[in-house]
Amino acid sequence: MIKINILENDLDINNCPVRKVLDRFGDKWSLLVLLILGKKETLRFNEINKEIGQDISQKMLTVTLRTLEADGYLKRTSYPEIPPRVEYTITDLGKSLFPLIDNLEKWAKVNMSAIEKSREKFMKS
Amino acid sequence: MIKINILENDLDINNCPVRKVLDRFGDKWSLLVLLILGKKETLRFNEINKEIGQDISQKMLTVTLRTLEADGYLKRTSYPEIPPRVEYTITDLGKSLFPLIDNLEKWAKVNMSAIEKSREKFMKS
DNA sequence: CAGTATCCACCCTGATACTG
DNA sequence: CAGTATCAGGGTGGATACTG
Repeated sequence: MIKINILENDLDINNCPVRKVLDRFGDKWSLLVLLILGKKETLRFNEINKEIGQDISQKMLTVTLRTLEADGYLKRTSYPEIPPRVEYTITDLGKSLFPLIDNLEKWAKVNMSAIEKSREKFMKS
Repeated sequence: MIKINILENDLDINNCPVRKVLDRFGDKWSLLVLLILGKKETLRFNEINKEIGQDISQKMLTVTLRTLEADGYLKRTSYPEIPPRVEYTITDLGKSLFPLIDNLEKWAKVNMSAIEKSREKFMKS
């Protein structure tokens, strides 16, 4: 149990709200899937797969979608047809993340070159 | 090489600015160390260690500090005394992250209960 | 089409011991 | 004090084969 003082509150790292969010988007694919669904609203499994490219395995796409669904960032709708059809739609909760992501992106674009220069300098020392 | 369309641009996931940021803070300790240094400005190695608690190993604290230093989020100053003294100070770049973290925290506090309810509901189904 | 199931490799992390 | 070196375990992610 980690106890620290952050921003004037005693926080347990396992209950830290920021960590709880980042734990879901620190993984390899969640953010990507969300952004893709943000653009298209609704997509089928294979459509998401193609949008990402062949670099994601079916397994990881399934795992990622299930996690995002569990948290309520997207909705999964299965149509009992043959062949099966499953649609994934972003929710309002999912959409509400986009301003945060935008901010991250803007910050990154402004500061990334400084960070990369810092890394290079650090390597050489 | 992953090619996707996000936000009207062709993005390679490895060059995605958001991922580049999150890759650094998706880890277990970086954010914590930054926030601690944000409060105190300057701290010694063992002071950071105590602030976090005994849950972080010396090794991981070292690794985390080195990474943050490499990116330019903090500055490391070593005083060649015996016993040695090393001070870590947050930089302006490091400080510039705090508004983003604040936003994440606010978002998390607003939405976390909904997310947790969603998770519980998902478990039962 | 939209998955599961299984196995495997790697990397992150921690524990421990040692050092300038 | 502030590390480094080494080893070990677990979990994430990937490859492949199979299925309702």
